[in-house]
Amino acid sequence: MGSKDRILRQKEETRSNILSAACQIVKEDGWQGLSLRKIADAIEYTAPIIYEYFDNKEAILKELTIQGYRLLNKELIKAKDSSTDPAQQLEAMWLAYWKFAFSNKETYQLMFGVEMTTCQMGLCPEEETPYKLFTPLMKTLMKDKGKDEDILCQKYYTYYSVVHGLISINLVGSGLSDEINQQILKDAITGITLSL
Amino acid sequence: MGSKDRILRQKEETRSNILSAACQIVKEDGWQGLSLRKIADAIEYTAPIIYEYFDNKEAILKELTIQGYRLLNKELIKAKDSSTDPAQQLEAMWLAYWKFAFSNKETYQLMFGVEMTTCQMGLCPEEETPYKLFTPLMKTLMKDKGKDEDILCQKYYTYYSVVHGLISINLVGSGLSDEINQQILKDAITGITLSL
DNA sequence: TATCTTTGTTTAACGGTGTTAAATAGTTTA
DNA sequence: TAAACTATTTAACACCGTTAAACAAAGATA
Repeated sequence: MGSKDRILRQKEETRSNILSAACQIVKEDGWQGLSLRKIADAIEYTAPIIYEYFDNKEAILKELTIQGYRLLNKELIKAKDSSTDPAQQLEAMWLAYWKFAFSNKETYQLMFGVEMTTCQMGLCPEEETPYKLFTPLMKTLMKDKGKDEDILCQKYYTYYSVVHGLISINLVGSGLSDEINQQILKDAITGITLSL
Repeated sequence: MGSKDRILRQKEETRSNILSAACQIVKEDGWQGLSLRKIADAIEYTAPIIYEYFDNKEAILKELTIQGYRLLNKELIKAKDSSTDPAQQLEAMWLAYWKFAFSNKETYQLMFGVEMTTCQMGLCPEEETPYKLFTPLMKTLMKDKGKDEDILCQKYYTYYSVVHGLISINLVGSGLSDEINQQILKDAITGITLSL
């Protein structure tokens, strides 16, 4: 019964077609512009068929969010591997984070709720949160204070706040100049790193 | 012809009724839950009447945003007047900013695009931007470097990034503990202030 | 092979949205 | 009193997410 296989592959394919169609539409018209009927149009079906593959519209966004986290993670790891010095690794990773946000604006908005409703930090796969990628490096830099989980958390969120805040400002408003962004970013990162 | 006056006053009142009804609904059901028909219901009219007072739904949100900026400004000035020492003033103002965000979550979301679409930084009345409130103080603290407008701008956005970023994280996710928030906030603010 | 069952897909509909045009009621002016 | 104007509503349009019923195609069963 190889036909069963083929049919399963086809189903898997339309499912992924729905996702990439959604992704495409969002890139063109923004999250506000996404509708089930548009997706259906793109994949050359009618709207209700989508419910064979997803519970509802939100489930589609959820899936895209998860894909986003996966990609972000890959980029962060790649950045980490670009050096062996913890301070340099941290900087490279935050810069990669920055780059990810602007290479995938819409996805980032979905993931972190800038201009969007769905935002689901909780969707990040448990075992590979950015937090778990960053903190070990920070720990090695902190040495003495490294034992205190509270301070670690606090410092992580200080990094996170400034980077995410700067991203939000750029994503939502008219944006600052590239030089100033870069200046603030590196300045803040090294500042926090030194304060560890 | 006092009736003309009365009628004008009435129109002004329904206009403001629309705004406060919108505000109320938003506080109860979030921005997603706001609809013209709900507003109309609240003010005991039918939906199309709203178009006599506002161009469209977006115009209502715009107005609320502007009101938000006005209130924020008042709070910032009040905070500034609580001290004469620039460093203390800066801290008090950023803390006031923080407090404003959480006392007016929905409005803040509208103003700065956390979880919302309308966000319009450009709506801040030109002559009373937070920027113009913060930078003079920073200038006095910077003394020598104070002349360089670029560095001033950069430092302002460093403040802004970390505060807004931290707010976003709290507004959008499940939120950190109050102590950690307070710790990060004050830590970051004094850190940046010292770096001036 | 003929019937039954299952699966994939579409059509039609519901209640909701923002928005517009036409109809109506109420008030002011000539 | 008649005409003009203004306030307000009714009805409609095109869209939205979602659901239930109808239908077509395929597979399994007898």
